[in-house]
Amino acid sequence: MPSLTIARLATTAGVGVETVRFYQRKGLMAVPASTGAVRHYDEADVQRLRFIRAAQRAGFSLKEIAELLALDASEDRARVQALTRTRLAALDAEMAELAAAKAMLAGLLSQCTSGKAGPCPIIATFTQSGCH
Amino acid sequence: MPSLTIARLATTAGVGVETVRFYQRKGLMAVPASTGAVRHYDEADVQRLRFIRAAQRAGFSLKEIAELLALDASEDRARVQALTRTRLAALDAEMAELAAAKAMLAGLLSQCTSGKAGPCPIIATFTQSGCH
DNA sequence: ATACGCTCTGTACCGCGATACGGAGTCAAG
DNA sequence: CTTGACTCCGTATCGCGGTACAGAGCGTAT
Repeated sequence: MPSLTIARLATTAGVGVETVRFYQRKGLMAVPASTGAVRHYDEADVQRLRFIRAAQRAGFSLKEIAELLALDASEDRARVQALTRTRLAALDAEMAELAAAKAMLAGLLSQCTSGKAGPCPIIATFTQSGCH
Repeated sequence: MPSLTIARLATTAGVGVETVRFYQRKGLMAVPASTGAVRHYDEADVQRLRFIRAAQRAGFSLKEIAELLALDASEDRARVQALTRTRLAALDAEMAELAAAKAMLAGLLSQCTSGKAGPCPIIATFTQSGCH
């Protein structure tokens, strides 16, 4: 059985040792009740860390991830789906915001590049209220 | 001339009083050297606050916004354009991340919804490394 | 057996963007 | 001229996601 130290666990999962301990404090991972004074970790712990990173990439907060992990045990699919739908809606909103910001910046950049002297229109446009 | 108290300035610009003071401390706004003990603000201050909010919506950090505001005075268009291009690239990267996360979550949600009992595939998929 | 490196525990600190609060001063209406 | 609302100023606190570090313990290679 693969028994890892915390450092090997961390590097295997691509996080820092301090981050592992941080997640333990936050209740995202159990602290293994180990033989002696040094804890040992296994593949399940690596998986758990990978889960956390993947869920973070999907925009879940650590608090939400903690809930997802708890739900994993209770098999409450409805709740998992609800959280996922909420996150999807938030992603849509975030994408719309980014798209609007991008369109604005792109337009301004071309204006500013083509213009001559004087104050850059980017600044001026931000200052006028109807900028998005 | 419209002379506003800090509270009226804040509500006009849609921020909190404490936020105005916070921006002053951060150097984003000058503290007006006022007559007597109570400061007075005008339309230019409202514009400046609006600028800050607009630039924030475009994803600039307060530090970057401070630089943009400084550049507004110096009319360094090249630098403004550089900052804008950097921000545009960052926006593209963020949008790509969000799109990937959204695609993954949407796929998982349909799987999880259509499935029967047992552990939700959403959790399982996160746990397997190749999740996006 | 001892030196070295890793681990454990606790606490402090970081950056970001605010937000809260206490105590004193000021201003305008009643 | 008092009362109540607002202002000023400094400092503390918050939430988030970590990161750092000190001091003590353990474990293994030499």
